[in-house]
Amino acid sequence: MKLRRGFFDRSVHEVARELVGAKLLVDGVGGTIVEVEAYDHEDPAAHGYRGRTARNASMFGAPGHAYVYRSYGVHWCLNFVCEAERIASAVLIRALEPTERLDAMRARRGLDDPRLFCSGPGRLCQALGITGEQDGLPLDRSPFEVHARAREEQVITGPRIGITRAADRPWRYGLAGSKWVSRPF
DNA sequence: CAGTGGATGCTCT
DNA sequence: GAGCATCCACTGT
Repeated sequence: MKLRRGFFDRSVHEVARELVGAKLLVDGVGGTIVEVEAYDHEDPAAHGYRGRTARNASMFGAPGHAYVYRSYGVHWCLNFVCEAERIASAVLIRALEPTERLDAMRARRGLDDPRLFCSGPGRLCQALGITGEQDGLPLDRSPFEVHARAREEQVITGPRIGITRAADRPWRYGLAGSKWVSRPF
């Protein structure tokens, strides 16, 4: 079942947990979400924590939209905006199990090993063709398609990857036992 | 495997 | 001028 925008009008931590096992497609290319991280509005590690800027503007917009930013000058990272307008919280999509159109991912990634297609936020954006052009777009319309998980999933948690501030908060969520995560939990 | 360092561009101090 | 919500190539076990 396709996720409606109201799905995102809730605590970013609830949404993050329920996104594990959901399916994400961009122009028909994608797979099952196996790893995400939550960033809430009181979180020193969140881009919106110090207020609105040109980069993070879509994080302050309506929930159910994409927030895409450039990381380390080289990669793109995709987030789903949550909670409410002007409350800057978002879920970072960190890894997928590729299921649809692996041929497109292989071509975009320039690699043959499916394990390297979408196991990391920068990798999955490259595999799905996501760039700053998708920043601010609604998640319930083309090119995006997000389907709710088919069942309850066993979700494991751990500290988030690659941050220095608030590094102890266990707001990384993963599908238990999945071999498609960016790193073990 | 684990650890290190470079690429690369934008944001904020 | 520092610091990134990263990835890859390369080194050394």
